[in-house]
Amino acid sequence: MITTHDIKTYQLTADEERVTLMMKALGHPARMQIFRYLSENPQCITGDIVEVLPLAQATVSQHLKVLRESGLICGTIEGPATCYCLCDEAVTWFKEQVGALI
Amino acid sequence: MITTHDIKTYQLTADEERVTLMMKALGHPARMQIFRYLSENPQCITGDIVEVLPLAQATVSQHLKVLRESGLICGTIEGPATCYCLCDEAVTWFKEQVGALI
DNA sequence: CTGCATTATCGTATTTTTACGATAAAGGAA
DNA sequence: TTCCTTTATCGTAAAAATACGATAATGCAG
Repeated sequence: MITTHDIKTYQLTADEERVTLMMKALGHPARMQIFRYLSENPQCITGDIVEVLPLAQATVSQHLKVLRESGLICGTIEGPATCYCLCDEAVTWFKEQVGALI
Repeated sequence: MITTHDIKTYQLTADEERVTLMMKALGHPARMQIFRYLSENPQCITGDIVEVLPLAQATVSQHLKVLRESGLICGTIEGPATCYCLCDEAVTWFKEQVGALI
């Protein structure tokens, strides 16, 4: 039943939710570092990132998962290793969305 | 003592750290909603935002603090209330930084 | 002054995130 | 096959974030 007291919640659109998720993914120093490293070293392996961060392998793997789930990066299995790279379309889309904020 | 095994950590610059903090601030649905509300309703009061979100006043106040500390919004005391608005310079700077990613 | 309205902060419970060691899974080399 | 390398996942401990009610603190009206 609809009353005059219904709360007009400021809902986010699906796009805004996706942007929020990407923001959250990049809103952690370690993940921002990974993102930047990938932007400077395309096509690198998990081990490369582990070497460069002061974190355990399991932790880096977890951060990579968050970035993967946000869509900003993607990893393809390359033999026994996993090759990670930025997802260019997603990054471009993200930048467009942020540019359109306001 | 310095050895050849020193870890070359991928440090973030001060700017990148600030961007990361802003990303974190916007990486929560409630805060993204507040941000969007402020972009559509400049110069509004805490109570206005509380009315629009399905959250308690204390919680909204806490989210406003996070946004304030990120620099994206600023609040000025207006009588017994606080008037919030987006910090245009910070938002512009943030968008530039994101646009320059990669 | 007293009361009302507005908002920040405090204290706290719950949930989520973060980080790590240990383990599993999977590919390649010998 | 047996090793070695590489990485994801599991289990878990510690830290941080989230949400709320209760309580200040502040300004204004009467």
